[in-house]
Parts: sequence; C-alpha cells; structure tokens
Amino acid sequence: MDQPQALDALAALANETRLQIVRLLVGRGHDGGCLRHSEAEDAGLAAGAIAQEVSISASRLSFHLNALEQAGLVAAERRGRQVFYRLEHRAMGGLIHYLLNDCCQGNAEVSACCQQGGAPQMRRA
Amino acid sequence: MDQPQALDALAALANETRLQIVRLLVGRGHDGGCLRHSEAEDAGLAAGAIAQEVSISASRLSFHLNALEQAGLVAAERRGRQVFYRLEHRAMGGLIHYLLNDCCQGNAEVSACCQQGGAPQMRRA
DNA sequence: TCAACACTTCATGAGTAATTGAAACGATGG
DNA sequence: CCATCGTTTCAATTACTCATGAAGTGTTGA
Repeated sequence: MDQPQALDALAALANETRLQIVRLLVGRGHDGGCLRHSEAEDAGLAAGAIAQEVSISASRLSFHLNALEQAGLVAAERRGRQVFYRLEHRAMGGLIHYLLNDCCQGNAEVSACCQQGGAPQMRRA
Repeated sequence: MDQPQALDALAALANETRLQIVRLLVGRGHDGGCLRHSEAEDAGLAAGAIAQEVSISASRLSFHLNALEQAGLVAAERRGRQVFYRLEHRAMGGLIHYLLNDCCQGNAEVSACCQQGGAPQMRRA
C-alpha cells in the first residue's frame, strides 16, 4: 500500500457511519480465502441489509459504500437485483501494516502498544 | 481507546501534511520510556524545524500540529522560546490496536495481512 | 412489455476543513 | 524596557464532505 491509498483509506475510516459498516462486514464474507464455509454466509451483506442495520437512507448508504469502495476497503458484487458488499480484509490489513511499518517505521514502542491495547492513561480530547 | 478518539485520530492522520509530520516525529522523542539516550535527541522536534522539513508556513504548521495534538497523537512542550513536539507512541499504537481488535474484531485474515504487508495484488484507486 | 423492486446517481443546501496573510503573544538578548 | 525571534491566533476565502429527496438504472416476475 502506498501513501495516496493509505490517505484514502484513513479518510474513509474517519467517519462513524463507515466505521460501523466495516464492523458489520468483518467476518461476513471472504474474498477467495480458504476459510469459505457456505455461499450464503460468505457473500457479504446486501446494501439493503446494511441500510437497515445502520438505520440510514439508501442514498446515504450508497454514498458511504462508494467512499469505502474507492478506498479499496470494500468490494461490491451484484447478485440478481441485490448488490452484496464484503470487506477487503487484505486492504484493512494493508492499511494497518502501512501505519505500523511505513509511517511509524516499525517503531518498537508503537508495536508494543498496538499489541497491548495502547496508552493506559491516555487523556481525553 | 474508544470510538470518538479513534475517529479523531483517523481524521488527523488522513492528511498528507500531518502524515509527513508523524513520519518526522517517529523515533525523534519518547514520552518517558526507558529507551532514553540523550536529552537533545529525545526532546522531539521544534515547530520551526518541522516547518522547514515539510516546507509549509508557520501558521499552517501550527494548524496541523494542533489537529494532531487534539487527536492525542502528539504532545507539545515549551523550552525557552521554542516549542518541541513529540509523537505519542502509545496513542499511535492504541489506534492500530483499535483498528485491529475493535473494528476488525481480531479477524485472523486482517491480522495476517497486517503482518505480511497487506494485499499482494491490490488495485489502485 | 409493464410494474415492482433494489440500488445508484444527481441536484441542492448546510456544515466543516484547509489555506493564506496579518496581527498578537511569549521568551530572549541588548 | 525595547527590539527581535519563534510560534500561535484570528479573519476571510476557498474547497471539500455530508445529508436529503427526487430521478434514473438495472433486474425480476406477471
């Protein structure tokens, strides 16, 4: 992952609705991995189902899904009259890898906090 | 780290200039760790020095540093007539931890890509 | 082919972020 | 105490993002 892609992904994730969508899609669909169990469970989630879960209008959802897709974080696939969205797990992992190894240059302190849950006494904004 | 904090941090990082500042500050100052070598090297970077490195005006830099500070990603300390900024390594680590474990619920696929560098054949935006 | 369905795109308006230059603030040295 | 340097704050402009509802696109079944 390069910097422009990472910036897109960060901007896409810096939004409550889109973060909620990512949460919904994690574990609800793989992109060709060997962990596939059943077609239905691995297909991702239809746009309508997502809209219901996050309680937003169809057009608003489409806007946010488009932002996530532009950033490469989700992929869309049409099945009949529905469009299924699934998380691009590799892109998420790639972003985290980028933050950790490119931006933070593999800094040991960051890695340690990343594994242990971050700052114990972090102040609120 | 909770969601509002993570959203602030993501928004702060979703900017080329601020990402560049983070890069500059990584490894240039610890916040009380045991890895301290010398005062001068661990003090962080003065605002003027950062402005020179990233080639932006003083006021613009102040704006961006403020955004990073609000997000808890950097900390400021005045020394004489200069203000030194250093990265909050724990906040960076905490953000990455949040992405990995809260958003992605510790998903194995994401973790694997995160350690190995992400998508091998990721398409460009 | 026509109506219904699922979703996307478009047009519009409101809110928020980024940039710029000027002015203000705080610390230092003469 | 005054001039100066380093940095921050302010005001104004521009650009972008978000939200809303209406219109449009593609798919299915009668």
